[in-house]
Amino acid sequence: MAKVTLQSVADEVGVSRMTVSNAFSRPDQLSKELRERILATAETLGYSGPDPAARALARGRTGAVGLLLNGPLSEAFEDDVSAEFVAAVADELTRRGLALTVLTPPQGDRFLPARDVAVDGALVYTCDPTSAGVAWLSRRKLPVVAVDQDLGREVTTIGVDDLSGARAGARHLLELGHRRIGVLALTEQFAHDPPNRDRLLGWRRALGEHGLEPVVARTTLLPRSAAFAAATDLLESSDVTAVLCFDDVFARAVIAAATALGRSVPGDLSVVGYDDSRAATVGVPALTTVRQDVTAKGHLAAGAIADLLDGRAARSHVLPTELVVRDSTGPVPAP
Amino acid sequence: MAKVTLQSVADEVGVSRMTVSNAFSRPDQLSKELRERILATAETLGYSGPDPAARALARGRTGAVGLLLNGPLSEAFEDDVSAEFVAAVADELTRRGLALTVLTPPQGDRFLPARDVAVDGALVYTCDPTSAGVAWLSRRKLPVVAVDQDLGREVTTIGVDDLSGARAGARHLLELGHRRIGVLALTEQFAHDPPNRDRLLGWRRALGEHGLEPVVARTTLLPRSAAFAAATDLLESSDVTAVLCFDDVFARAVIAAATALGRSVPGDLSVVGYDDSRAATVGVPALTTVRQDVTAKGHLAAGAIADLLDGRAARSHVLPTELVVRDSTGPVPAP
DNA sequence: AAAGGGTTCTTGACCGGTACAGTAAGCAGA
DNA sequence: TCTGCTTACTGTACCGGTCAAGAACCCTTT
Repeated sequence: MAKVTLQSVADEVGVSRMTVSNAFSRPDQLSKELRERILATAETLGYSGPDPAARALARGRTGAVGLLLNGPLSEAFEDDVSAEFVAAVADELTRRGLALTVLTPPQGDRFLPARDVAVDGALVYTCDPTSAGVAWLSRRKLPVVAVDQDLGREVTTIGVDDLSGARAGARHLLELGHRRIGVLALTEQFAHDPPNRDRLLGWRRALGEHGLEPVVARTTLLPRSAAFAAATDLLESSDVTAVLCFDDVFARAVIAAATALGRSVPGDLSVVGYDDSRAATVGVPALTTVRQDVTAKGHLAAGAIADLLDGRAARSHVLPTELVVRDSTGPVPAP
Repeated sequence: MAKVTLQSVADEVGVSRMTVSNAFSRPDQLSKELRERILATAETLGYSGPDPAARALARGRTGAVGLLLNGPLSEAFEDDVSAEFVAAVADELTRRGLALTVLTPPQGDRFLPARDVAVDGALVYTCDPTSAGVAWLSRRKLPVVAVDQDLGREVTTIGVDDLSGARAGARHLLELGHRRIGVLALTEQFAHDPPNRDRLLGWRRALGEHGLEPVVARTTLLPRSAAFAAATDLLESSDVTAVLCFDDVFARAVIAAATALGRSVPGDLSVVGYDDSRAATVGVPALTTVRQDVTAKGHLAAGAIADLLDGRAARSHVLPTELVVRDSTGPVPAP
């Protein structure tokens, strides 16, 4: 059984190959009846439409956008915030006629996704800007949109105003009277990761305005137990009355650690999360946190790359944040 | 600036195009020195390796595997279990030199991912077997692996022994003396979804062996508040002493509902989850649940589709489950 | 009646590679 | 010296489409 191609359908109907192509891809280029006839013959022949690979080569567009991730995948997918982002991206891309291909960190050196996978452009998400993946994308001269990343001034970037967000969180604590404040951030490895860097900076600046310095603890996203350990350590080795956290999951870890040490939240300790993710509202107490609209971020990123692919200019965006006060923060405890 | 192709590199070095191709794709076909020379020239010319789209057409392999999802993406990505599955799949695929492309439910009818995206095969995951997506894949005659799905006897299937798992959960409750048992399952819409169907069946059978029938409540994954409402309703309208849940998230909802009604878990009510996902261990009390190895499922699924693409036969698998007893179940309360 | 303008379909080139069957040269063995 | 086997490279034919320009036809318009 020979493969069914455009040509075979054309032969069967008795028209040129191009006409069949048009029947599928540009319906306005041929008469209604002929098109119906072609589609019908295609159906009976078992032709399922133009081969995507061939079409990609001919058109110079594959119709797929890559999502470059550098950290371990588990980090990207098992984190609520990232997952929501990915869902939003895939959603908006589909709406624009594009598919999402995951460009994973390579497992060997024979196959490098960022180099070997057919995509028209890419979103650079959880990456070290100096990573090989980013380098390959730029060598391929693919349009790129950076998300929560610094890839240079010329690269369209979708980011969040973490500086202000963090500052708002810190000010909230200051207004409640807290003066000995701890922060739980990511390890030095992420020193240049914009979210981590900016949140830390925002906290520092807000506290600095009052002549204060935070007690800084650092930990990693995985394993999840690491945050609990770091939080316990922070609470035992210092006398902070409040902790600002890199994200809501860390905030939960701090609360768990405090509880384990017999301290109540917000009675003895105030905790501020970040993101306003699921973790912020499912547990008790509900978290005071800094909200960012991750879905909007995903939509914007997908829209930006789609625009670039269509030859339109794509603007960078800095999304706003908003302090959400709930039950994990309260006035500084009496001495 | 003309595009840099294999040919331009070939011209520059003074060899045939084929030789350059071999330098990149089949290093054993040419001498070490010539290869080095070609690679060096390619480097200076800014050639980043064979164009993936062209290669895909010529080879007849795109190097991408589709993941067909039918429900809204948010369901797929914001659920811990699915996210873990996707991560495992992407991971194993990369290891085998394949990329993962998300085949989202279509947003219009001009662009249907299952029909128009270049992939070599697909994993069918959270789908209605009668969906258009599945139909397109089979029309394209693409190799397919079903995960937690029934796509017919000829389709390689990776599944979980939910029948036994559910039964184990139910027996556990029976052994604790419970006789009035409720279950919280997915809505009728998922009547034929294997996990939902088999878990329900497993529970029914185990209870049936004791001449009992469960009180069945049904709800949806999203919005998350739905489960809480359904659980509240179940607890208020019946006098069950234990509830078997479709997953751990539902179990948490049941616990939350019970707590809101002034009933303690496991003192007044026993709750059994399913999956042993993050939700099982992060909250209080830790859940008694039925563990399944989602990562293994992902690895197996990816391995199976990779095998099919390489022309090897791929075996179906039914993964085992294991009852994990923690703190959400206890003896039936005294009347 | 010639010019202009739509449709509708066809022609030929091209997208950027890979497969496979050569060919030429070098060297071993008989 | 001839055969036969490697190794190293080349030539040609695809892979299955799309693009851009052109041809044939019919209908207006002037």
